[in-house]
Amino acid sequence: MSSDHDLDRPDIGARPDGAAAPGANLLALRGHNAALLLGLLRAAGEEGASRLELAERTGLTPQAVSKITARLRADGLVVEAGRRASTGGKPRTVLRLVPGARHAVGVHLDRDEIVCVLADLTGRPTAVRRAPLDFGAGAEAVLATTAGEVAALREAAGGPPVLGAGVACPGPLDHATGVLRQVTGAPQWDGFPLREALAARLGLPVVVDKDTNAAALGLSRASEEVGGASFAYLHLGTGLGAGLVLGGSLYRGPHTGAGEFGHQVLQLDGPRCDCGRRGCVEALCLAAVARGDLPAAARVLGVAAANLVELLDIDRVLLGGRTVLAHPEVFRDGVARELADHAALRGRPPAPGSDPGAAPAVPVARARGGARTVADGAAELVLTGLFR
Amino acid sequence: MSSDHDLDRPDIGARPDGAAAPGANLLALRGHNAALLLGLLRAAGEEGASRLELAERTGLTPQAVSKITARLRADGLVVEAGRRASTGGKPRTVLRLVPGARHAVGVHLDRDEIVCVLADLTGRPTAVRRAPLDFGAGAEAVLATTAGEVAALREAAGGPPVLGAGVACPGPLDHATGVLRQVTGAPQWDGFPLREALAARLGLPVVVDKDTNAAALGLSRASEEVGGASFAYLHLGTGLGAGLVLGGSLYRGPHTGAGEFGHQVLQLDGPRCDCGRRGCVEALCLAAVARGDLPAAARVLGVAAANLVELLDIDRVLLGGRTVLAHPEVFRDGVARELADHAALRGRPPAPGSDPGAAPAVPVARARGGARTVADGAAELVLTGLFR
DNA sequence: TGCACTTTGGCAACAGCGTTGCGAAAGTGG
DNA sequence: CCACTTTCGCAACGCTGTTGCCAAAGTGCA
Repeated sequence: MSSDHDLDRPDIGARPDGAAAPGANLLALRGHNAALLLGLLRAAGEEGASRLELAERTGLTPQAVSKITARLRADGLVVEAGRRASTGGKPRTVLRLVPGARHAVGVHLDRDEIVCVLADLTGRPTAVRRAPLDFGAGAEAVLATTAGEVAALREAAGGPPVLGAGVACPGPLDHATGVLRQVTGAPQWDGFPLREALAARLGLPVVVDKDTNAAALGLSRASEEVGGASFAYLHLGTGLGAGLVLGGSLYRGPHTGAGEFGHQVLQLDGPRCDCGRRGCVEALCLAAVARGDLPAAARVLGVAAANLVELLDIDRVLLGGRTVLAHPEVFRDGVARELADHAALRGRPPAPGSDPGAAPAVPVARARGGARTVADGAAELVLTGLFR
Repeated sequence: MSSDHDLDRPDIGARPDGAAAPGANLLALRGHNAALLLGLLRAAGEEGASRLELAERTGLTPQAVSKITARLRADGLVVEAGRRASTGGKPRTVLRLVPGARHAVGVHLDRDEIVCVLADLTGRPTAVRRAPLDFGAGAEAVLATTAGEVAALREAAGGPPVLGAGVACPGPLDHATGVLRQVTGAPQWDGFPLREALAARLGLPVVVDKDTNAAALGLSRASEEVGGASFAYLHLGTGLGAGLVLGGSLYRGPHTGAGEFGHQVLQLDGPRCDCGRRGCVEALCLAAVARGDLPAAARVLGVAAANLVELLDIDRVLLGGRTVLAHPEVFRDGVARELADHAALRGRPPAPGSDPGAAPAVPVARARGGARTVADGAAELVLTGLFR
């Protein structure tokens, strides 16, 4: 029933040797096109898409789409679901993704809690577990808890096929190798090969990433309209961080260091920050929060967000984190005001005939999903490998 | 002598319809692998690379490499050049890129001057022409001058095969469509389809980009060591701009707006900038230059550069532009100092056993190449399409 | 000098990709 | 009921990288 291709073992995680081996053979070609069609079908959602629509949007011939979707149907990932209205000939058959055909585990390792989700192919969680966790208690305890939670989650869901596990943690780490670095307040994790250790423990492929990155990826997916857009998620909790989705995929930088947003200097010779520098956004923002001046905090965040938008041509901003979610409107409105001012100045006289993409202000909203945002995004780290 | 594939007509420039059609067929596969091998051979330079080395680095089988390089040799792009020392068996045959097999035109349309280069496949210019130009004089005059200069350049070089022309201009534009937007001080260019117009005039495929982007791409290539690195070029002349090369390729953002570096706010409620905001780097930096305080200007630039490095995990920074080149050491040292401070604070105690990639300061240097930097980079806009 | 061994790299057959040509299936409209 | 349109699968095909095999071209020891 299941044909022989490798959809059940997607190429999760970057190569540890660092050196890319991007030579493409026929298998890679097949995988690429299959992922492409799956991506379009996922974006099409309930409505589905016909073979000819897929052919137009990919540039593949209709016959190629037929062959590829036949394989996907044989694997149970896609089904025929109804037909469109006829336009004078045979009506188009609608193809739809089967959300439950595969699942991915998402794990959020927070400092005091572990959240695990089992997400279907659309990214929607079908099962959730939460448990207290002492991230500082050391590797063995955390690994054991994680393995137990994931096993319980899979069992409770009836043991559906699982592609892999995405794991999001705080602090710096190397995504390519899955090795943690100097985690603030938990020095014993420094240099720990979390990816390998968890992969062995869970018996699943594992991807590791920063919590803000996972959140950004998940939120980018959830509010997606057009592919290839650029998007920023700003997280203001006990600290300030960001996740960047550029050109449709997470931008991590060569050492998984991208997105360090909190220590952008926004005020030369400003107040000293814990990091040693002066005038960091995080320091300014949290100081304003501490003295109860939320509008000021929102304004500071807004100016920093406008810098980001200006520098990276960002299309959409989402805000999250405990501090923001405690007063979501204040922050949303404050940031929106700064972005509107920025857009007004940037677009000078909004040229009438020209591309209107540059003139309007970049939209801001609070992140939906609440406490599960990071875990959902962690699952998305795995699912991303299946789609394109 | 020339086989039938499309190396002479690479897919230059993005699709105008915006929607990607990324379906891959066998032709795309062939092109990908050929570009990959050409890229490795270009990086190998004079030393060349053997078939087996190429196979190891791409993940392709040796036989596939043999077939692909045979096609490249038939096209004259690659030659056999000597052999390596034997290691107990038949010695490896060395393959080398033939720099002069194809050329690319690079055009820098500046406000008062046009610079044209003819670059070989390594990016090295083999011919240069410069002429005065009034960019504000309108499209027809500029097109005529450009066409004349390019024709003269090609003729003077003996009419070698030319892949296309890269054109770099000031001001905002849309790379995907090749349409200019509101150019400061030259409103008549707004909405002008420069790419189409020039392509028709020159009879060549044309790519259009911002001058800072072209410069960044060219400089990134010239000082390249490892692929996939991230790199920033900061240009301080009459204004302040940047070009970003992320993951080995130019990052333009969805609307070719990325790299707007000058109006990053660096001082909340600072002095007013021409753009309407307060405390922009450009305003701060140029004010310091105007009052003769170059170290202060360099420091401001350095803080902004550190922000960039922090946010995007940048590996290397190059400085250019008239103001910088007038006092290169002052700016280099000032920026280097800020980046060193930043690295010292970021890397906290540089962990002994861990990846040393995070600890050392990001290197800064002045851009080499002088007045030809942008034109060289413009040629690279075309060449990039051939390599991977 | 001869011969065994190692290593490179081409020839030929092959599996599998998307493409092309064509016809069956399944509608609309007069 | 029939002509027409449109969708979509079957079969043959060209071309990709892969595999099996062997010739070429060295080294190193007898």
